[in-house]
Amino acid sequence: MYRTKTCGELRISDCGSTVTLAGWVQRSRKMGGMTFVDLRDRYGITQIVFNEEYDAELCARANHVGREYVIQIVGKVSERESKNKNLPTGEIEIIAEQLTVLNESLTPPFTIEENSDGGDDIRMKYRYLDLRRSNVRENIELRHRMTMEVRRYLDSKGFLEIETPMLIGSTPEGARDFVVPSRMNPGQFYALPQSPQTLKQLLMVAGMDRYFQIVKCFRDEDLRADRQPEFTQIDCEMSFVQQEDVIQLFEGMAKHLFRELRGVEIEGDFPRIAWADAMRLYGSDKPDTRFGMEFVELMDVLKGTGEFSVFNDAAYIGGICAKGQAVYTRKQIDQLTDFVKRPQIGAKGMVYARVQEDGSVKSSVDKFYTPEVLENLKNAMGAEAGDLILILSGDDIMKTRKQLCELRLEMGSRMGLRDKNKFSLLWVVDFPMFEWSEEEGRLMAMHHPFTHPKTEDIPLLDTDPEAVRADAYDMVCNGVEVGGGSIRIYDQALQARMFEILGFTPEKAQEQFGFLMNAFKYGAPPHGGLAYGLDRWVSLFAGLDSIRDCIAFPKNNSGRDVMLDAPGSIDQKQLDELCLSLNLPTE
RNA sequence: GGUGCGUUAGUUCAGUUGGUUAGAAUACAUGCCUGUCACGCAUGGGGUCACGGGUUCGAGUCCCGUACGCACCGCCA
Repeated sequence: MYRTKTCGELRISDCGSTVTLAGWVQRSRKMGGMTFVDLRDRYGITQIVFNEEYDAELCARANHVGREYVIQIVGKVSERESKNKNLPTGEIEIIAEQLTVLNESLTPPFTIEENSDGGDDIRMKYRYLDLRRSNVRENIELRHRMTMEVRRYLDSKGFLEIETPMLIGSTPEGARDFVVPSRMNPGQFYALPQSPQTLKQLLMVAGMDRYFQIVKCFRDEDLRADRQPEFTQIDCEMSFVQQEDVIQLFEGMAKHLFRELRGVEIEGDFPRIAWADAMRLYGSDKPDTRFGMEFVELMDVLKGTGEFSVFNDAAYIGGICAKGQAVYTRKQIDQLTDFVKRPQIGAKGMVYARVQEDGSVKSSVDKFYTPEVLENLKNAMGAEAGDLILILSGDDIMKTRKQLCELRLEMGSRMGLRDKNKFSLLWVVDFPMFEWSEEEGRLMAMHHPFTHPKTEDIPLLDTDPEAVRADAYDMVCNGVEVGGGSIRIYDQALQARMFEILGFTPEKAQEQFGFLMNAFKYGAPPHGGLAYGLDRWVSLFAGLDSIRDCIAFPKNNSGRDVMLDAPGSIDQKQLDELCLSLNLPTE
């Protein structure tokens, strides 16, 4: 037997018993005639004592055990002379009687400690060592507990966990596919699913009624801190439901997760905001509502009421009111101006106004406006003495709102209003069905082509498709889209009409999605569903900046696994078998 | 495809206006130390300053390019 106990479970009540422990050497402290070894496993750390006075030979051997050696010790549990309050096992130690080195270790390239000295790159290259660190391991453990709670909740609601294939057909809509060549079908390719969307709809046609799957999805797009080429969805679908049914059930699941994993009880229904209102008030379809500072549109107040041509020529003028921030110095305001003028944000400039202690307004555009107009500005913004008003304007309403959104988030961060331990959840609903793609020169589905239009908007499909709203909904927490879904089209004719609007010829639609439309001819039930981003949920609960930190073996920014050194080239023999030849760009 | 920042000891970083033998911490090795727990003390080894080119009497430092990393924009139905 390698061990009778783990390194995290012994307590003062175990004193006197003889135990066998196995684990990794966290560190050792040599004190002349005695040596302390911290022995670590997944469950904790236990101090082992070797004493020359008891066994000189054993102590000498212990002095040659290096960091990360795997050792087994037999010894007696004893009360410590001086206790360590930082460890659950801190009241006891093991007086070693036997020591077996099960495996030696090279000196690790970085320290295996909570605050490692290793950078991202080296930690990813040696991820198996990084995962030994308690804080990384805790993220993986949280992820496990979350998937267990998801299964418990959905099982209690009658959902079946059903696997869908990883090798499916490529579809042109949406993200780029990862493709897999088929040896048995030369020249043909599978695609890895971007999501099991159509398959779960077919499961509804099959009468499975309630389906879920914790499933890998693949998208061959550029990466971010919150985006990996393979990520995990909690993918769900239900039959005979309307939007309200889906929202209720998955709001319940969110509450369940918060209760079980964070000990947070969320009272009442999540607020819901129409997409158009989210854009108007926050400039984002995933607003961070941990703090207010909503946009106020100022066209009526500032356009044509003064000699400031920037505003007079603008299509949009919007402001935010930063409570109590009139103390901002000129230097701090210049920093904010530089912030919004950064290329990735792209504002041309920023106008500010301080509300002074006497209630008067001092702004950067004083010379263009009368005090009355500035008073109107103050009132429109709901600003009071001591507040700072920040204003952006521009020709493109959506672009300017997006810039103001960045400014609002920056001010929220600066003012400490984005507390990682505070959670503000809401639903964004009434998304537009389509958005115009300049690149493609056609309408694209904002959600996906299987989304059901709002029933009352269906007539607009023929007259004003851009005004059509969808039965689609996103769950947003702290400015992160943690899940999204929709009611689906289940009518073959409506689905065909949708493909037509999206620019598919009937032949192309049949070729790409015939399997789905054919299925709809055999009695498809009304259905809808939702998918949660598991990685984002875990990150949110663990307070992580990157979803990489809750994935055992993530990819880096370039989509590489630096530990496996993947992707890599393959042998000519493999290429030949697949009937593939490479056509690499030459510089 | 684009923007910004970065690349110096095993690791994390500092390195002034371009000027002597490139430093610190930590890790590692050796020695001392019987109650440590980030133990302490002493000594020691450890460098292709990412790579290529340029400017200069002289480049870790300035310029150009490349590679790699991180963040972001585009993209992500």
